Amino acid sequence: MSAQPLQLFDTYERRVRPFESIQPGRVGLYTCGPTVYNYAHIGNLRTYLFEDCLRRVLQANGYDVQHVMNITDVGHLTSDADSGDDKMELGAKRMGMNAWDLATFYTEAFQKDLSSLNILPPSIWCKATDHIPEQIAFVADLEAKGFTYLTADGVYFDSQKLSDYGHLARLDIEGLRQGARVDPGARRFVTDFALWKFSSPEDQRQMEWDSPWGRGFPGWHIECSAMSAKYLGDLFDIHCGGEDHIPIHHTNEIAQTEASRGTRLANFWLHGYFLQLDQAKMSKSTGEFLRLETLAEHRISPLVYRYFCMTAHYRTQMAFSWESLKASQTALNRLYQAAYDWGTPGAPLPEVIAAFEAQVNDDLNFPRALAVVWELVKSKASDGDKKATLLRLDDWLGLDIGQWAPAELVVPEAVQVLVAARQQARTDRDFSAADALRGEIEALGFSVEDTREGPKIAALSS
RNA sequence: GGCUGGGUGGCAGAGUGGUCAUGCAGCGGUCUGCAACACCGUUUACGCCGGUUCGAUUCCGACCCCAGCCUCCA
Repeated sequence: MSAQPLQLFDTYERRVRPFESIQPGRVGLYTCGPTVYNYAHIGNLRTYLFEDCLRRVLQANGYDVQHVMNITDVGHLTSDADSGDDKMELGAKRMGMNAWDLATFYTEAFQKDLSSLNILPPSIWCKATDHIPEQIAFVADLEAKGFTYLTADGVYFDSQKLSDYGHLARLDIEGLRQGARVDPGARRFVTDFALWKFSSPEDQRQMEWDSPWGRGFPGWHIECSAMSAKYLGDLFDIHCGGEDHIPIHHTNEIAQTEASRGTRLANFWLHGYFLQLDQAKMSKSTGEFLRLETLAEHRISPLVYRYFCMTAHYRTQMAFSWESLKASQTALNRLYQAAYDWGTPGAPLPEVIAAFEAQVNDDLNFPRALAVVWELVKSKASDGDKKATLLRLDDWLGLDIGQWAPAELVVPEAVQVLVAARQQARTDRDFSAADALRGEIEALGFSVEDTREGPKIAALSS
């Protein structure tokens, strides 16, 4: 059925290879979710859009996708040196809320963003704070197997006990040692990391739990290993996240799971690359912090951003500019208008669908797939068949093409009178009067275009 | 500094050892009273220097530049 079998780039092996699920017909997919201490910016959202494209492609290939996304609502420190403040506690102070309410607030904001981008919700949402016992059990297992050591401030993972630690990122351990500029703190080795942190005696935490080692909270990485094992098993099909997770977060998840379960956690590791703003990644601490709401202030809809992201391959860094975003807005509007004008759907064109599918099955080449869409738009096929085909392709694109309609326009009586007067002037071939009337119409905020069906009125933008 | 990845036309962004990406913008044309829309056509490219090759943007090496990670980050 598929034009071309699905193949994906696996960061672990650093190559594109054919995708086969571990169990026939089923795919276990784990995507690293947000730390809910602030809003998501559009750079964050690019990664979730990539994961949604993956999800849709898997489903189109006939897989039943069990999709798990975590919500990190505790334990993510402001420094990976395992020091610094907990982001949640810090965010709570900033907002004047307690940490639990803060988590709920930003979780809901995040889910709203995903929904407005037509990102399919995961089968399972899981919060770190709902899985403390699972995380403690995981750490206890690592301890029993001799992969941990205890310090004054927590339980640490002994990364030197694993011979291939850092393989995912091709880490140069010696180079890291030399380049390390951070205070190693209580860690014995640069690449060791916290599994469980003790609460500081002088600082009362809002989020803390008892454990066999003392009162405290889980390290950041352990939640993903513990929760993915619970919902998807010790080895599942695909694990995704942003490119920044390759060297630390995912490297450490693999280390924990290898030590405890003897697997590499996921069969495929896929990573979304950054959106660049002014030659740097979009950051929460420097530069502009652009949200979907910011785009809305510029009258750019979330689906325009979705289209924009699909014009670049997920595995390349993409430059953001308002100019290129506007280009996507123009293109998408033309696509919507064309599909709308095509009228009633006819029969889908199998060769176009096959050509499209061949592209998306080739490591999610959505830019190339969009080229197929535009070839369809310009093709000689009948309008009805084009429409039916495009609606089918929207299963992958997620652009709500079938639901689009021109904006309902409320035209004031005064404008309608002027338009009618202008039509009369044109009929009388009094063009200077007609142009004057057009000026009056524009002064009231409307444009008028002459078409075969008569004058077409639209609201002037800005 | 180390490691990983990347440098394509005005912008964004695919791809390939020798023929087209695609979108937006620009230009020319058709249409229009004039416009706009739409449609048709179309210009400009592969960081730099060597090497391999009949031929390299595509393969190899050096260099320059950019990004990611080593400090929170999708």
